[in-house]
Amino acid sequence: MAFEKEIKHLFEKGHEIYLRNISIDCVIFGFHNNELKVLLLKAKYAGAFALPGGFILKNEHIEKAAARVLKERTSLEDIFMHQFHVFSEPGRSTKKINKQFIKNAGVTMLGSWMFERFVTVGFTALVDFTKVQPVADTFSETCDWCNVDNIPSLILDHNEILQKALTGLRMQLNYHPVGYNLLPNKFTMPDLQKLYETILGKELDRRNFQRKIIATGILKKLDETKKGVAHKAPFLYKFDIKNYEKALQTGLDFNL
Amino acid sequence: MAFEKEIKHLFEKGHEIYLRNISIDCVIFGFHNNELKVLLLKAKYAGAFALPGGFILKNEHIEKAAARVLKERTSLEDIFMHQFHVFSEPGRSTKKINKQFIKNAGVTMLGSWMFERFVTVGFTALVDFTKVQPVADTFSETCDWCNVDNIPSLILDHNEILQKALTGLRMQLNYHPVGYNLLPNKFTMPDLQKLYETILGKELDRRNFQRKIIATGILKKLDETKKGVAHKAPFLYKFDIKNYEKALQTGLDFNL
DNA sequence: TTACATTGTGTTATAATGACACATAGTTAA
DNA sequence: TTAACTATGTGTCATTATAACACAATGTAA
Repeated sequence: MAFEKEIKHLFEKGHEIYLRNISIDCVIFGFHNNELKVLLLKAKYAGAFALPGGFILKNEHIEKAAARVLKERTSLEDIFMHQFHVFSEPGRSTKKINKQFIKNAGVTMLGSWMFERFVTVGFTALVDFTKVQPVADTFSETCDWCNVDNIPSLILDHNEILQKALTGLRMQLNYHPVGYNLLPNKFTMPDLQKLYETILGKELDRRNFQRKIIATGILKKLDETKKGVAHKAPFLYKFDIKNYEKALQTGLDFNL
Repeated sequence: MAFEKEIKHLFEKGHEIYLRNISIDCVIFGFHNNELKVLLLKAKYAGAFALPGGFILKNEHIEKAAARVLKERTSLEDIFMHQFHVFSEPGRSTKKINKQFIKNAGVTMLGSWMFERFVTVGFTALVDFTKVQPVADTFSETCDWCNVDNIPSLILDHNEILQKALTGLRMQLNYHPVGYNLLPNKFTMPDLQKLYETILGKELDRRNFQRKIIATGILKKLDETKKGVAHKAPFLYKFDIKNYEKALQTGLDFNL
């Protein structure tokens, strides 16, 4: 379906299949080159960037809707996702809408459900960067990773949503399987440390970090070192999933 | 307005003033006689208990809606509230509805917005038990405190909501002003310890507890002891609000 | 005035933490 | 080939935090 036709359909018929007044937005985190990244869409015409989002089907669990959005952008399934906040500022979804953008698409129905107020539920997803080929949706030109230290101005209140997701990520570091989801299956101790340093925004002592994280018992050291690296080759590790999940239930007693 | 008339109006005209498909439910915690309690309504006719809840006005912030519900039941304002989870199981709000209950009220409009699916946002409130005189709403016979260890069967998924609020309360103990909101202005060290023991569900060493909480600097010891108690009179304390709020920002480094 | 329960304030052995040193392995440049 | 360089692997030690515990002080009730 062409972009214009699809957006017209959404505005005119969307309320027949989606819940009213509710949307979801996804902050999808990845980690690459020692940098924390999020997936951003570049909206057509509007020219601005946005978080991937969507609506909830009339008979769909909200977590399922979030998983659907994630799958559409990344092709990933069965990924750990977590709702972190509801954003409900009256006017958050109406006051900043680019009317010209809508007009361009040939939407004439100004009484559309899409012009009503939306309360949005923010979700975070933690994904393995190396497994993702971002895919844009019909309404967007591109879908790409963006360094969290270099986020452009986003539509609506998406900057605020992203900010809240980031602080939430830090706070929940000991209660969510952050490392397990953001790193590849096999990784090195420096990789893991860089991830923690990036999320926490501070440097950690290499030796103390190793001692503490080993003590949690969530890692399995492999008889294998990383290949093709400069200098001394670091050992590879895997997560011990059983121990990891058990540890997360009470919280990773892990002060850094 | 009579109960029947009011409920008829809500079913037939509610969608003109409220957002569709969204509601809020409030888990209002209090602490009394060394027991953690929540406010429960007893619904008319239905005979079952329920959490206080409500809908969101078309131009109302969701946090404001929660504050409004809290004020209607407790007359309290400016109370610390916190959204903790969105419950969206399809069918959570429709499958368990007592049709007879609706019929009794004279509602004939079966296409009402009230029969649509609702996604609900759970809020917790922490209030000073001694300052509250619970007030029932038009749809309820009573509104009373109920010990969290003795919760009856609740309507819809309210048992699940309450459970999630409780675990959330435990997890966030070091990040929310739990003590400050649940205790009276002046309190004793044993009072505070009992509160922590109740929420955490385990006993704590009296002397270690005191040492640690004093070390956080969030308390001000008064030159005053509790009157009219058996045995040795314990000192009274107040919270040092400035230090408390500062400490909460980074988390109360307070392992028990 | 004595027994009792509860609070106030220690002490001590053990464990966790932060700061730091040196050996090891692999790359790079002479 | 070898020396310089850089990042990793592992260990030490002084300091601090923690859990477990003892005893004196205070007010009630018999």
